[in-house]
Amino acid sequence: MNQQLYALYQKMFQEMGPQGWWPADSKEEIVLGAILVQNTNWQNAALSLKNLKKETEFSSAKIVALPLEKLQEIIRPSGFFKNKSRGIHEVFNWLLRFDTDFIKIRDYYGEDLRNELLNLHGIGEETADVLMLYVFDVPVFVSDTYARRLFTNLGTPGLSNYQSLKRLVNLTGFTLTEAQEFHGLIDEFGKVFLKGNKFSDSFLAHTKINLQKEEEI
DNA sequence: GGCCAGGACACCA
DNA sequence: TGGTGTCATGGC
Repeated sequence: MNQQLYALYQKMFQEMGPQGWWPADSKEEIVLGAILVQNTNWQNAALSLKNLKKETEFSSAKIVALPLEKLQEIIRPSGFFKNKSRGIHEVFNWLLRFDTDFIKIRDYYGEDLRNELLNLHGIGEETADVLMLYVFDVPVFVSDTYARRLFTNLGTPGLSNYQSLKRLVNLTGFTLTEAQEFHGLIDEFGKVFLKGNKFSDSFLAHTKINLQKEEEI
C-alpha cells in the first residue's frame, strides 16, 4: 500500500466527507450515466437519463429495442448523441448476453474484464475504469482530468494523458468503498479548487506528493 | 458569443 | 505510442 496515497485520501475524506458517488438507483443507470456524461456536465447527462427512464425504466431489453433514431432523440440533451447512442446499444447488447448479471460477467472475464470493456464502442479508458469501480465493484483508480490536475498540483510531473497517471497509482489496501469515495472526492475537489487556479486556496495547498519519485525508490 | 463540462475515436506520422 | 481534428448540447 502507498502510504502517501492513503494519507491523501484520508485527509480529503476528513475535510469533505462522504461523496456518495456514483449517484444512481441501479447498475444499469450507472452504465448509462457513465456514457452520457462523457465530455459534458452531469446536468446535461441527467436530462438524458430522465428521458431514458421515462421511456425504458432502464430495462436492458427496452433500451436495446429502441430504434437508433429514437434513442438519439432521447439522449440529445447530453450531446454527441450519435456516438453515445451507438455505444449504449453496443454495451447493452453485450450485457444482455449475460442476462445483465454483472456478477456473472465479472466472474466470466476475471482479469480480462477491463480489456473486454475497452473493446466496446464508446467505452474508453476512463469509462472502463468507472464501470470497473462502480458497476463491477473492483477497487481501481480513475485517472481522469481532475485526478491528473490534482496530482500535477501536488508535485507529480509529466501527467499528460490518462495512462501517465494510471500507471503510477495502484490502490492496494483501499477497500471498494474507499476507492469509490476517492474518485468522488477527487472530482468534487476539482470542481471547487481546480477551476481558476484556486488550488493554493485549498486545504491541500501545502501537501506534496511525487508519485514518480515514489516509484523509483 | 465564446468557453467549458465527470471522453472516445478515426486518422496520421 | 503519441498528437490532432471531430463529434454536439446546455449553462454561464
